[in-house]
Amino acid sequence: MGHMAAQTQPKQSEAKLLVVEDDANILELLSASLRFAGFDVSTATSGSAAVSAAKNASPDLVVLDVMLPDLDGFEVIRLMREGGQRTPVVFLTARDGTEDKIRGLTLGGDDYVTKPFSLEELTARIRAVLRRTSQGDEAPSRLVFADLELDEETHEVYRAGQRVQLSPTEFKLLRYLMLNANRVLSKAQILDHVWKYDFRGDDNIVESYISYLRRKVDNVQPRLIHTLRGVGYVLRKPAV
Amino acid sequence: MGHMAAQTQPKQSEAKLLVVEDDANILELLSASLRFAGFDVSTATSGSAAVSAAKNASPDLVVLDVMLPDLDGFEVIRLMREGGQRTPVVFLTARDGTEDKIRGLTLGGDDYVTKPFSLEELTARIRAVLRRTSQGDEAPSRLVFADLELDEETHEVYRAGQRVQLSPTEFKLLRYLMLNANRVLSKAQILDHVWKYDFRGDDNIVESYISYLRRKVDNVQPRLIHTLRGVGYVLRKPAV
DNA sequence: ACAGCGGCTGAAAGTTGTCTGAGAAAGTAC
DNA sequence: GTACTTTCTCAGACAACTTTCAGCCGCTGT
Repeated sequence: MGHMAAQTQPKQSEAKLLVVEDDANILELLSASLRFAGFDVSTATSGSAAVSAAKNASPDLVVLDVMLPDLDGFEVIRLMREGGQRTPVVFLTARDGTEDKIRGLTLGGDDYVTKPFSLEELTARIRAVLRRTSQGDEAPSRLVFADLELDEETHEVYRAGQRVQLSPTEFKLLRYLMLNANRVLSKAQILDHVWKYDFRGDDNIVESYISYLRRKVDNVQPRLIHTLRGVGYVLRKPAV
Repeated sequence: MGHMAAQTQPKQSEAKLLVVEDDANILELLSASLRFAGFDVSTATSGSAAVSAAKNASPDLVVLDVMLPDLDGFEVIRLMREGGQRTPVVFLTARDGTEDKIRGLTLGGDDYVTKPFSLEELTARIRAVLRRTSQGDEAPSRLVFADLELDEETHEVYRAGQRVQLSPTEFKLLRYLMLNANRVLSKAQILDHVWKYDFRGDDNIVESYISYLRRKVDNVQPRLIHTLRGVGYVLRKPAV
């Protein structure tokens, strides 16, 4: 069957996101990468702008920094929902003292991630919330590639039917590889997506984790994780 | 092997609720989480609005704050019942003198919770009242998972046939775990649902109570309460 | 063939998350 | 009031996980 290499973009779901964040750097990071991930992204940099943007664009989900210059995140949500909108939310919160005092973020099917976060973490949450709230139909929480299975909800991983235990970073890396199966990923790219955006270490950590993953989930034939020397890594079935 | 993961939402009963509460934050808290719990929720923020909303929407149950800007809860109920409606009520009340006045009113199958309450507490009451009043097609008051049994009415808990004594919080936590069996619950999520909404402490209390529960109900094989490091807890049968 | 680069991996150090015992604080019963 | 239960906090121990480092191996190009 040689090659087919459906060179598709990750193509989430074409879901419409509204990203609300006052820090220009983070906003840029988010909107660029969420767009690349296949979302239809609009943005706002203040609470009041967010409320009206939500009215006009009626997004499927809002990514919302809780700390905003004018209104805080809770007010924004309250105003949005007073207008009859039932949009689910993924909150962004800082890990400072205020973090403990923030409660009620997981209600109504919403979720939150603390800064600094990794892009994989955020997109995983977004997808999970969309999955939960897009009522009724599909629930594809299980990624499958060859005889590798990864359940995003229960965090279970199987290789050739065998249950495998992964650490959090191993899990995130494997999910990233599976979401991008058949696509070559450079170490820099992996670092940017799987590690938190403030990580200042060396590429070598990716090599280390690839090594851990190989030992745990790629210790049987056929090998699925391949190194392209000087280029990166790719998850694919060996050529026949 | 692999999967079973009954991917159901908590899906209460599609019952129609009318929530009456003047505090915008609490109203948002209630409507978001009750909706997500599967109820069909409408809201009102004053006594007079409540009376007409009850006429129009004819809900199966009313969640009613006793302290309202115009009419108080008692008046609301009186007017509703003058109109011939015999809708059951769960009152929300502050822990003050009115608590006693409520007691007299709850003889007729109604119930009340005192502020601040936990969402588990409230939904448990709602479900209990609905169970009692929708006679005929009885809803089961007994939760069962593996050899764990929990009776919501008598508050009895059995593990492997053995009776186990739990404190109120232990009971609520276990019920929450059982209602969400096979679903991974973060500590934040547990805190948001099982603890009162004004709790300002830290996550560690969840760890403590998980520890208590394990000692009391998970001290035999197979272990059912599992830790997912960095993610949360899950009630499930061990991997096959 | 050899030098040099890139990648692999074992080991060790550093960090973080979870569990649990002890006890203070708050609540309840008698 | 006292005795008892329950809730909540704290800190130490421990285990799991992350990150770094250094040496080795093998590929690649000349």
